[in-house]
Amino acid sequence: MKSDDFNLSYFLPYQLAILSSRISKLLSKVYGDRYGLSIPEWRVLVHVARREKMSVREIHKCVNFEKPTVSRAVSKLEDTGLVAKTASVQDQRLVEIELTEAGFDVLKGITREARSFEENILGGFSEVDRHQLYVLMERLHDELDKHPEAANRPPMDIEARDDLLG
Amino acid sequence: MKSDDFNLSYFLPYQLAILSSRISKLLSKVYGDRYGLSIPEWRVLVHVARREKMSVREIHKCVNFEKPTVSRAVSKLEDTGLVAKTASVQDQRLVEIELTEAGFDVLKGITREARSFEENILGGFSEVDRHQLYVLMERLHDELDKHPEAANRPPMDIEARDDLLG
DNA sequence: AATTTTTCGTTTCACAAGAAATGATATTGA
DNA sequence: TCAATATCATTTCTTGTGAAACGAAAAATT
Repeated sequence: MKSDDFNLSYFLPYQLAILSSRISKLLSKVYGDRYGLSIPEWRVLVHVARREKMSVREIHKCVNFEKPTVSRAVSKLEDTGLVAKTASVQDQRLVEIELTEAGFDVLKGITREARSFEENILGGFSEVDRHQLYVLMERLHDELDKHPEAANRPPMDIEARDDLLG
Repeated sequence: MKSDDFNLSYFLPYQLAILSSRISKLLSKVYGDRYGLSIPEWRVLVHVARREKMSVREIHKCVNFEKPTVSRAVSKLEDTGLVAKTASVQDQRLVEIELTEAGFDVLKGITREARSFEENILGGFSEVDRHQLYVLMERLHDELDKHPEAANRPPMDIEARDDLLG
């Protein structure tokens, strides 16, 4: 039995999944092989660096991973000494997570490589191309936002969004 | 400790991962909740439908999942009666997988919904927008192809590729 | 022809991720 | 003020994935 009428090669969700997977796997060689970090750990590390102190919950809302995943990533990062956890004074339930000096150093190296990785991938892309790509992606997010069943989009830094679309 | 110099909101691999994840999750409500299929099962089903008969290996090369995952998906699909497995006569190692009539029916319904899903997401996109999006994604794939460490891109149907870029 | 090597599909194993449950603390409301 | 509810982080528990191992069959080599 054979049906010619549907072709995954044209199907956006599939193409997006393949592309994303290829890029993620390649990138994970940078922070995985070279720094021993998993994807959640890398994302958490970057997000913690954006603020002075963050709770698990705050990170969870940003990195698009479930709370347990974030919790485990933070613990691992604590074990390896890249972040420090301290119970909040005002609210004993909260855990304040912040980058250690070692974490800062690792982050510095890793972001440099991440940047060069991205530059490598986007090598042949002009400024206009890049802008177009991001705008198209933004528009897809906007379409998704209209769907009540769609997962929430992790919040974008305001400066970034203004800069991108302004 | 705080560092402002790296922003995930701008980082292509991250943005791509989020976007892809949001779309995949939403789509999986269609074939998951409504048809009880997992992502690998859905992909296998579509790929099997493209040819008269396929082996696990052929599918594996196309769907961007590991062989065990494909094997399990095929077994599950066989259990639910959507595909039929028969040992090849010429080569006893190979398993020929083909769609059953029931599988064909399910596929028909599911592709209709997939199409409408895609149309929904791409609703506000003109033909030019869509073309641009796909061309940009193709170019990213091309950049990845240059990297020796990058995972192989699953082969695209030739007609599709010609049509897309010609 | 016999043996080694390769290929194919499956199974086993280890691990990571998310759902649900848990324990601890805050907040709300009677 | 005390009970009920909500919130936060963590810990099970279950499931699914991919690496490696496995058995069977074909191909290649001697």
